[in-house]
Amino acid sequence: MMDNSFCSEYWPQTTDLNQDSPFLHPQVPNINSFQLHNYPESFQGETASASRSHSEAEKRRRDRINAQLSTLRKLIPTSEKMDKAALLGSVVDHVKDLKGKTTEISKMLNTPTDIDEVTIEHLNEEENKGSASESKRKDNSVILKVSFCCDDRPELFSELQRAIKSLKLTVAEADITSLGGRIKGIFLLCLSENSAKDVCMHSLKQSLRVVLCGIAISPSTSNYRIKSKRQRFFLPAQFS
Amino acid sequence: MMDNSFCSEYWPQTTDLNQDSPFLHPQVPNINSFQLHNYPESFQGETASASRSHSEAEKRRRDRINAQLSTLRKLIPTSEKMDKAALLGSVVDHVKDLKGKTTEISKMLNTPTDIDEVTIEHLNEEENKGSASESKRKDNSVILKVSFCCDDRPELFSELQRAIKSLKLTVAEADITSLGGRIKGIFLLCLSENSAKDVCMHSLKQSLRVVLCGIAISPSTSNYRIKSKRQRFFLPAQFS
DNA sequence: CGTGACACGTGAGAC
DNA sequence: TGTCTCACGTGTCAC
Repeated sequence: MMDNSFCSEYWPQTTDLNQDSPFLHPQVPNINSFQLHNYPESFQGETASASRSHSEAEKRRRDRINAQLSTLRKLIPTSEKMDKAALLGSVVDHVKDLKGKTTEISKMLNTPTDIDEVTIEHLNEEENKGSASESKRKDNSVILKVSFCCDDRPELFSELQRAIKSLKLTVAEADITSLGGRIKGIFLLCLSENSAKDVCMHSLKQSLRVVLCGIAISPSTSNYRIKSKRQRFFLPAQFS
Repeated sequence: MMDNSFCSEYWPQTTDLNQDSPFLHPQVPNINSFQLHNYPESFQGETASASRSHSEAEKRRRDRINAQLSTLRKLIPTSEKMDKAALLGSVVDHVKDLKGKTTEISKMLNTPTDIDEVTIEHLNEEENKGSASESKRKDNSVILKVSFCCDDRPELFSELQRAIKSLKLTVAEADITSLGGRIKGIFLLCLSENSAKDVCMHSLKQSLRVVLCGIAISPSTSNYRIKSKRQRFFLPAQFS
């Protein structure tokens, strides 16, 4: 019997090792080499024990690598009976393939990226040119185009709604796409004419940015992203 | 100097080996071990040469694997300074991640799959129920919903157009999505009332199926798919 | 016979 | 110090 119980003893194991039949691959000896290897009885000093622990550690290392290779082999179709190098070759192909597909899709769709961001744009700003004071506008209609990208989470929508409401803005249009635990949204926000009269445009945008960044930008982004590698996927929400 | 000139001598190399600095990884010895290893002059028989060629072959094998690992390392962000096992772990994560994203997208979009297929559906068929003979219809309007999925290629559209025209059908609506060298199309095809009078519905569908399968279903699918792994990506066409 | 693929134990360098 | 990783050469099985 193959003894690989020490395989995942301390290592940050990202993949599930199935305990039964760890490597479904040709030429895997089904004997424990440590029992097979006869160390001479006359040479049982600390050198021998060091050598033994060394070879055991090395076996653990090999097992870790091979375990990943075997999970990789399960992910790649028709990779059974493949060479190690050939397997890795098809993995390279698949990664490139999938990367190409996802970036291609990202171009045609409003797809979330890996970078948190919040942008705010004043759509009808050109009507204010020539006006010295920003708070005195010729036109009362205010439309803000807001786009954000961040990790998805259940409370996100209610937080956004509360934030938008608190600034007396209303959602004219929204396009939200969620993908792989990330979410990207583009909102068209309107300020009612009544409210628009009393508001300084600059501070409104500032406030909106602050509150949106508080919602969207994850604290210590890099750490969070590393921890939340494995996330669920779900279908995109689309509402108006 | 590292001598790995024999690295890609015959092997089906799917990834580009950059000749300079083949492995940007710690602990790569920069000496040629075959020159270092001194075989005893008194023992230059065929056993020695066999052993030598064996170890050289083994080195070639290791180099192939390591070359793939290094290309893999380039594909995975922040995988520099990673363990071999850790690198493979991230590769597993990335593959799962990308797979999840693409299947998720496939669900929300009319995205091509890896399986060639042609389906033909008679949209207003229910109006013919109760009619004994299929060639005598109460209604002259004929709408066929056709969907196909196959490898993309430049001549595909002209071939489709010619096929559709030859059956006196016209395109009422078309939704075509191309992704990763594969293409999926959904057509609504109309038969003009004049022509509809003279045509047997059954044989029309049969003919359409035959001609579409001739266009869409690749000959010896599996071989073709394996050969055309690396394909270009381009944005989807959408016309009506 | 050789050739290829794999697991193994070992020496060496890094921390 | 020990512990981890890597490249290496070897034994071995399969074709």
